[in-house]
Amino acid sequence: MIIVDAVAPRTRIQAEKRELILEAALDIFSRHGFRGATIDRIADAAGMSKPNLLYYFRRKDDIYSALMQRLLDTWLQPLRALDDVGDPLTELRGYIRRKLEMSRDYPRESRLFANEILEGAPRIMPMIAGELKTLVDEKVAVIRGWMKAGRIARTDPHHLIFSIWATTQHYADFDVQVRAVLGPDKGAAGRYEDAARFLEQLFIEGLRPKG
Amino acid sequence: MIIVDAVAPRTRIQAEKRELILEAALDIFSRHGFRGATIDRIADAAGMSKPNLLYYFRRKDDIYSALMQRLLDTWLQPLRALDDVGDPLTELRGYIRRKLEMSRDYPRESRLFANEILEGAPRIMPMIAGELKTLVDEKVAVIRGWMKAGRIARTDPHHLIFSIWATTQHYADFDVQVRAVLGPDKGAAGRYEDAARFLEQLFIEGLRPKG
DNA sequence: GGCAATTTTGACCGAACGGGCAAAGGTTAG
DNA sequence: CTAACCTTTGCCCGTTCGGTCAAAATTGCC
Repeated sequence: MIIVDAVAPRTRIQAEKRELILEAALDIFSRHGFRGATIDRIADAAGMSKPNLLYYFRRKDDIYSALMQRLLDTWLQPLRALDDVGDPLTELRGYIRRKLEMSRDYPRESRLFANEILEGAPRIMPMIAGELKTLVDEKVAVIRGWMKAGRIARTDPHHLIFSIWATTQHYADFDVQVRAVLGPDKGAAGRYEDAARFLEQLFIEGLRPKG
Repeated sequence: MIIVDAVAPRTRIQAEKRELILEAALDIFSRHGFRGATIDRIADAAGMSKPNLLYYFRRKDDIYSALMQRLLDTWLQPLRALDDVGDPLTELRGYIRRKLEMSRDYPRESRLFANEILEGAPRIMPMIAGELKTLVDEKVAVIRGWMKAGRIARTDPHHLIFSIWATTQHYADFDVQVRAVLGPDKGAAGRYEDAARFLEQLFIEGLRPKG
């Protein structure tokens, strides 16, 4: 994917302020969705006036798009790192761990992405059906290779990937529910440790080759 | 949970029109979230004028609340049905199947719920921290009992429930992504069959008692 | 058939929102 | 120092949105 800033920053101030705006916008968009977020609130969170913000991003969509482009690249990195040559179970364990760490360290990005998909992915459909599908197909082939070689149990690689996405992102996207159900005793650190242990056991035992 | 219609329907027309509105509102809210949905669009989808709709539900929030109350009860039913006395693996397999069927048959409800949680559950937090937590605690105790008796593998029951929620709801909430990644060849029926097979294998193998 | 209660409509309101604009205020390179 | 450029601001506009209201149309009951 090629990352293109709608307008390349020409000055020091532009680079700084754009960063400030994107940071604030990530906060607001991830909490309220595209329609629920207002330019005023983003400007407020970024500590500037609305016209000033609009000087850096001409339209609300521009902010959102910039955020999406930046998000998508980091979002696919864990899957990209899934390596053909390593030990299958180690590779998959690593993938699960990386995805879970992304949920822990970038929950706003996860929610932003979830929001976009929930609404039907109106703005990132091309990337989903293009780049993402290509990458998944590639990794599905890798996993299928492992299965054919008897190195992991036979199952559906697509759905394996889906369930890794689902279980790991759940801890970012449904965070409030997870916290409420677990009760106030568990801190964030403990939650993620328990989740990592559980998911590792679930997927590794579920995938260990038979016989 | 007690279901209270804000205003009890007094006439045949009220009962019918309220139903019509809720059906339309489910469609719009689940696709655009609370803020993204407008009364005009809901009224339009319900085939009536905005003031007419507002005659049945005085405020936008009232429609949303009515929808939520109705949703929550059906939403918990699959977990309620998880039975202490049955065979553990059969019970869990049944729970997974029921949850997956809910995603298949009630995707709009699933997305509505997901949207609410994503936004921090501002309107249903009491129910999450109350009724839902109580139910989960109860079922966690059941599962823990099975583990102590050596009938399923030892693991974290809370996270087991979370991952069943995550994997099954994924097929409703992230439907467009799933479809795009799988490609156009797979119909909805095939998708859900494959998912059911995969999830059964994953969880059952992952939980089979050792030794 | 007529009257009361219910339902529907059109016209309207204030607030919030996305965005435009020109002028004022800063920065920076020569 | 200053001219050219960049940044910030206040003010404004048209639209959309949630919601009101009174009057018209319809329904249900005796």
